[in-house]
Amino acid sequence: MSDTPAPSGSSREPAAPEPAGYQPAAVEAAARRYWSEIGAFEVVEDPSRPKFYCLSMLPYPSGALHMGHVRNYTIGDVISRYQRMTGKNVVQPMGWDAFGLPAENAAIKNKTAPGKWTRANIEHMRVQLQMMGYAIDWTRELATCDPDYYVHEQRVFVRLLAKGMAYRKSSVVNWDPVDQTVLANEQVVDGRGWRSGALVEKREIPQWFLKITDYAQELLDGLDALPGWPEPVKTMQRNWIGRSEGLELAFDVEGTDDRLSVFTTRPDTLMGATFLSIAGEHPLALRAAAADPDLAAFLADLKRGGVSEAELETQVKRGRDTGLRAIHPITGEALPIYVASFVLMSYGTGAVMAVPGHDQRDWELAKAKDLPIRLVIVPDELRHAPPDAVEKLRRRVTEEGAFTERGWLVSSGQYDGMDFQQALDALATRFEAEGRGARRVNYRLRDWGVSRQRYWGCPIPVIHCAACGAVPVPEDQLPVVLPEDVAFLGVQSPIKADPDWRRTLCPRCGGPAERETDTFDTFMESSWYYARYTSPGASDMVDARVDHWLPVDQYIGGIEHAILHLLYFRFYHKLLRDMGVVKGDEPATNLLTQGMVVAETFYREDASGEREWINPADVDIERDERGRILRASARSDGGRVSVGGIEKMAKSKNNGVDPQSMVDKYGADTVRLFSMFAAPPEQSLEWSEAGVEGMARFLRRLWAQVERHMAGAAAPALDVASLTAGQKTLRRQLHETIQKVGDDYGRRHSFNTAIAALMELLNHVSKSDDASPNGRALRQEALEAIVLLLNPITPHASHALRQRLGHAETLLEDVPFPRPDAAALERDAVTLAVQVNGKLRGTIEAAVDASREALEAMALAEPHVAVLLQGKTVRKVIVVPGKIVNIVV
RNA sequence: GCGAAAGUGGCGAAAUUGGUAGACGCACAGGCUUCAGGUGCCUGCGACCGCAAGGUUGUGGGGGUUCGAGUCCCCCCUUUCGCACCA
Repeated sequence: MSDTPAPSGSSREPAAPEPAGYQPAAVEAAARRYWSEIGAFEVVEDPSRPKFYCLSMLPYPSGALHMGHVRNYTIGDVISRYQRMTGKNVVQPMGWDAFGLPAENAAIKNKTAPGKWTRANIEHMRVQLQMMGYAIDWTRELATCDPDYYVHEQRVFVRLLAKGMAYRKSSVVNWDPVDQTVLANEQVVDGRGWRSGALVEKREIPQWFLKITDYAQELLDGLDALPGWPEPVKTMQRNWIGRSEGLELAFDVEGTDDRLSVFTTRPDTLMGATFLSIAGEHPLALRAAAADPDLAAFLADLKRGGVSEAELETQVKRGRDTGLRAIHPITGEALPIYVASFVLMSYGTGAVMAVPGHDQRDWELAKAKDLPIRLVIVPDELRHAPPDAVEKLRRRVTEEGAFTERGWLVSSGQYDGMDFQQALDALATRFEAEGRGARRVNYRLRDWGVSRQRYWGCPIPVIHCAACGAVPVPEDQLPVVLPEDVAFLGVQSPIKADPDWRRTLCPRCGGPAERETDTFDTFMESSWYYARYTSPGASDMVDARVDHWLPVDQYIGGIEHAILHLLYFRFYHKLLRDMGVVKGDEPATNLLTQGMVVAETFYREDASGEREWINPADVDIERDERGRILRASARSDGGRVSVGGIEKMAKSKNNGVDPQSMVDKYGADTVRLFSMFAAPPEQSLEWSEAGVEGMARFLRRLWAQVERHMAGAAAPALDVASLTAGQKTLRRQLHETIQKVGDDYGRRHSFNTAIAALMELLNHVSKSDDASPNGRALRQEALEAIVLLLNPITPHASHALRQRLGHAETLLEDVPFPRPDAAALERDAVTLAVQVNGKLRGTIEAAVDASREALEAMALAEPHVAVLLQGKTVRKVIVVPGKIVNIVV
């Protein structure tokens, strides 16, 4: 700073430096300073008020806030501030989902330790969240990479081990033979390791699992008790859990004492079974392969190939006869047992009865292997049809493909003529009596594999001892702390490379032992953070405060978490409930899934056809008089660019817009306002800087209205009794808006229409130029209401404008949300539409209490209507009071 | 293939219970203010016909229910998302 005095007589010294209009930077800094000084959003339990727990999914600290975060946390903030204005004790916490692979990638690239990188990102992103003005209780902040946090996760895990809810088994992973490491699915590109380029192999290694399948039925049933969750999310979870009912049935294997169990959802097709298919990993297949080198080669071949679903999809159905024969439990026929590529060991029993006539996969294998195809089910219309009609279907089933619908049994001996249910009941009863089978429910949901062969995660608290096996780390020795001061030499996990960290003593026998070097799936940390937020500083996972705050009243996050996170979140809550940690069956009563943030893409192609993507911020667009795009050009050199279509904001298309730059340019309130206005929360939101400017314009106009109003004579108290008709109308519009905005915030979560209603109201207010005492009083009432109604969305501007309207500085969240005045909502006249034969022909003004007869007479007398009715006979008149009169001629 | 959601002006969208389609905003056009404008204000803006008044038509396509359909029912098309050999 310089000591030099300012030159005298400088024009930089205006007499009264009244700031010109709306200055978002200053307004926002002042509001945030005030909130921070009074600790506005720090909350404690308060039994005298209803609580409201508003939770947004915690961010991964990737480095900088992106528009998806802004949208998510603005929705949460709007709901939080609105609920607090209605008198609730609102908690809105925030934390960091801090473990994960990107930190390892960054560590390799930048040669920094993942912990250091992550913590630096958190510092930066916290400042950015604060810049957005979110009403967060920062005293509850947590980072999942802190030992203070994950110690509780380790403690829960060893208790789950003791309860048998966690167990270890071998499971297939992607193995990179060059980097000597396990790869996540997304690190496998076209069957090759993303860094090494080596062909990825399937490899079985022992891993830890949580028994989520024990809760499959409860997780399914619980969805019905969640009316506040979006239907699409519940449908996806139902499909994921994938409950199916059927019959488990054992076939005798010829010449042995073995039995081969299959699961089927179509026991009605049993008489059409012509062979059996088993998975390549099935014990029977392995045993048969021991004596059959060709079969062994086939099994080895099946094992090869990617784990990815996309690869499985395109695979042809392959099979190979094991030489074994199974005895059909009803006909006694000997059926060949095949190993089939499409049978999954992990579902059902790993074996199926093959009914080529009524299952497309079985049909394809039967065709390839020339196995018999039998028709045993016919549709309704063929139930009593003559034989030649059935013959047609039989030919179709033989030549073209399976008939997979349910129907009526034929060629099934004593079961002929039964429908699906009758056949199921008859067969189930029979096989239950014979001890050969039983009704069975299967789920496609698998147990949750929680092991990751990565460094940057929560260490799995287990010690491997040559004598005692896998031994849980005793609770008093927790946490097992992940060393953070590590160097990343290659891809391999530093704790796997470090013999000193691994080396320890067995807690059971005291002998030399090694620590587990796998870490938990990061979904583990995000499955219980909502509970920890309620009890900051608790020495256990939670304390008594948890019962005050749970369940979460409103959860907000991306639809991409519809299945995995939200299912684990519900599962973990049930685990914690059964351990006595939390109460209630579900963690969150209401869920809002917000849509993506998308933007236009622009590109240029070079000679080789390579696309250079240009950020929308660097493109100028010319339009014709209809508003259609004529040409787009790069601002840097004026060169023409192509429009590439609207895509999710992403680095690869260079169409991301940095929230920081938008806040710097327009202020946080404008950015918040645009992200709430441009689309309903569940839909995708198209970023448009022109749209952002429109929002800035609205805030400037509101500011200008308040300034103009306050520059005039002081507003007296409103004298309701002496309002003119025009004033009554404006006041009614005001109170209708109050009613609508409250409903839009609280019930509908329809923030875009709330803003539209406020804009409309401001348009009405600015058009009225009423300087009478009641006119000024009404404008004061309206402007005060607009400022409060807008507060959840634009809290900084509202904070400043409230003071400009003559109030002392205060926390607006503690000012009650405006309520509509019932008297102001009353109308004495309404406009009704008049239709002739359903077509709008005119409108009439009528008293609210006008009789049907009076309305009918007025409608018939309406000039346009009267002209149209000349020479016609009125057949019927429908009168809907307050809405419409329809004249039928 | 299976499941779900959606399709409305040049664009983002609104229409909450079957009752005046297109609120609100963007873009565009015309005008005013300004030394100037990436400012502010006013006006217009679904399409077609018309100077206008007004008329006709219009919510992906086809059918239906109804006095009345963007909304309900049936068939079809398109898009997005999720799952994808689950017996």
